[in-house]
Amino acid sequence: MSGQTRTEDITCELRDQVLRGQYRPGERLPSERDLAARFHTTRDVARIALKKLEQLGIAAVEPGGARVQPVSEASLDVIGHLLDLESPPDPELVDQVLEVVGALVAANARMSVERGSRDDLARVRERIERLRKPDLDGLDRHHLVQEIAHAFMDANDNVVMEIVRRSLRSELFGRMREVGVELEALHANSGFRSQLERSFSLGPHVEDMARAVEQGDGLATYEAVHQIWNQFRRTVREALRLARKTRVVPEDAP
Amino acid sequence: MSGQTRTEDITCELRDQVLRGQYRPGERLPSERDLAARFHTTRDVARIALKKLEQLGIAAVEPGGARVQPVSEASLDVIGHLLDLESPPDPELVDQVLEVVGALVAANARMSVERGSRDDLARVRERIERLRKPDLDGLDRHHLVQEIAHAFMDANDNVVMEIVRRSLRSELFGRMREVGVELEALHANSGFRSQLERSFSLGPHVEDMARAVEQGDGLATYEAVHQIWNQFRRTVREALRLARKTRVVPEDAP
DNA sequence: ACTACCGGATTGGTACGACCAGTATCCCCA
DNA sequence: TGGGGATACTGGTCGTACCAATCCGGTAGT
Repeated sequence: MSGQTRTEDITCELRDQVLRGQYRPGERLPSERDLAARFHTTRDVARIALKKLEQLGIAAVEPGGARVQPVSEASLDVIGHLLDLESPPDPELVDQVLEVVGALVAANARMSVERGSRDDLARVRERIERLRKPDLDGLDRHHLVQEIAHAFMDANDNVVMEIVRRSLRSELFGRMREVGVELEALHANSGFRSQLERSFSLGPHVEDMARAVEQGDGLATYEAVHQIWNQFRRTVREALRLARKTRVVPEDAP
Repeated sequence: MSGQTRTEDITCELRDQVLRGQYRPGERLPSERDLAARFHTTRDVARIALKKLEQLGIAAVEPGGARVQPVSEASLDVIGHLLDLESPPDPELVDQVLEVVGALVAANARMSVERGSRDDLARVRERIERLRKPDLDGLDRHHLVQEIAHAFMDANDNVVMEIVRRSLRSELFGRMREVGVELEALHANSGFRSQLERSFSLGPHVEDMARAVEQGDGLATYEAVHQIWNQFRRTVREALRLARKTRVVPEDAP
């Protein structure tokens, strides 16, 4: 089978069906007995699977039947699975994730500058220095921006921030790396690289950020990070759109 | 029993035990058979309960035994339960939640001003006007600040933002309302009100925010919201600390 | 024709018992 | 003392059965 256990098989199948919108909110999911029969297994397995959907916040299971819930009720964990539904992932969804992450990164950047330890700031500075070098192409800058974001967020020991970040990062940035690979493969034999480089020019923002960090100016740091991250977002969005267009060949709904 | 189902009983008990730190990360949880025996039920029930802990990210269950995971691996949903462990909730944890929410609110405020619709901005303006009135006490201001935060975030249709916000709000702001009630009850017969009012003076930031919104200045709006929210955070933190100190008497399970 | 009610079919929650494939553990042997 | 194997234990799955709550369709009353 696909997963490790039968439970995971049913869970994945049902989850993806729901996330693909094959069930309307409020619509009833198959009963435990139905699922057990359909997957040639027992109620226990189907039961656990439904419970998992319930925990993901995409189904409400109660006597009388399990019903799918609107996406707004979902748990943060579904984002990763939503991203996994398509490859490359949905540019709009990635953009939304990046908007949230950007807000957190910018806030953490400000906090680091205003109240961070010397060690953390030193690490940030080191990466900023690398980003200032002129002989970087678009992909290098992308990776460095992500590294700086990590450094900023590492400087904060906010448990909640940690959890939100991990929930989004583990899923998104994992896939971003894939996307990066895809993009590299793409631009290897096309005019893509030049486009990426052209669009991802950070302009004066890197210098602004370096200066702001040195001066301990929280607001200016925020603004520089905000601008850089927005540029990053725009580039990623455009790259994903382009990748999707280029990829007219593959299937869409397996 | 406490919950609706036997499963919930075991889940809650185990979850709280883990969240209270009664198990070290990596330590083994009781086996399904043990739990079944201890709670006078069957393996099925204990099994579902352990599965739930696994989905919450606080336990890893695999052949050989279920083991508790470090808090950093937990799902965002545990935050609510962490807040529920104590009443009033842990000031430090609330502060961390507010830091995250503040980052999102500030980002949404900027986005609303720069790219929001007229309707959304009108709603924000209306609330800002109310906040500008001089005859407000500390609690009124608290509520208005939260309303403005909501209005800003409503102006954004970012699904991810929505989910993060709901995950944190549903748990925290629900409890914040309780806390608000507690605080009201507290300051009713003590010198607390005056303290709250004194500490939660927004100073010129409200005027700054009003002006920035009118002028469509995203950065200035961000800064004003940032300052207001930080003041809000500080006040809540101090209030919770005070409430905790004051509350040496009462019971814990109403 | 419409509404209100009622009963059977269905659903999830729980119970008991059993087997398998891995893991942990410890004891024995080299 | 160190390595290796026997054994108890754990979770994953299977099967069957009963209960209470819910759903749904038909019926009786208006």
